[in-house]
Amino acid sequence: MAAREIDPRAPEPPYRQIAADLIAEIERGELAPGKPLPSEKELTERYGVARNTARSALAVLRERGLIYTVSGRGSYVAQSVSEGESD
Amino acid sequence: MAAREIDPRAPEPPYRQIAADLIAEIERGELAPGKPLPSEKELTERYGVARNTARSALAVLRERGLIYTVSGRGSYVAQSVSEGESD
DNA sequence: TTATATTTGTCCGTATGTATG
DNA sequence: ACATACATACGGACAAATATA
Repeated sequence: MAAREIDPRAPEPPYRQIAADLIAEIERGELAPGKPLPSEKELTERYGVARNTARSALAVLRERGLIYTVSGRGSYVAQSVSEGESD
Repeated sequence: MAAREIDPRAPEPPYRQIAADLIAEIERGELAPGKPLPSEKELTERYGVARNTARSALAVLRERGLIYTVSGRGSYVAQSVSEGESD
């Protein structure tokens, strides 16, 4: 289990760091529209955080319309919204 | 079956109380090596907890090598390899 | 083979309590 | 008080594996 670079002491809270990381993956096309994101459980393992923290990160993407979540199924990359969703 | 004594407000969380109870059963020989443990459904009824809580208890035993689980079948007492540590 | 029931596996939604800065 | 994070718990839903009819 290779944990990603998350610094709990950085000014940016972990859930935002994770969100930024996932957004970068989407923008690089590593996560294409319609494709599933890692499950909450996988995110907790990948980043070494609690489930609530992983969920908070997903909430950021959801609020930006970058992903949608299906109960019991997972989260998926939204069908190409508009380009230029920089921070 | 009669529900076991689980106190949701004790310092020890329910899943650990259940794990301790099952471990005691194994150590008393009431659950012999190779014998099936109660199903998750039965554990929820016996202890009055949610399925996830019963699963968390089983996970404790699995991590200690006391049991093994077969998908679609159930969990079984491991063939005594080494004695588990006391808590 | 097909169908059904049981059991475990994997998800997400939500809530509470504790702790820290 | 508030935001953040972790641990724990309950619930619902569906998939996958297994066993049996």
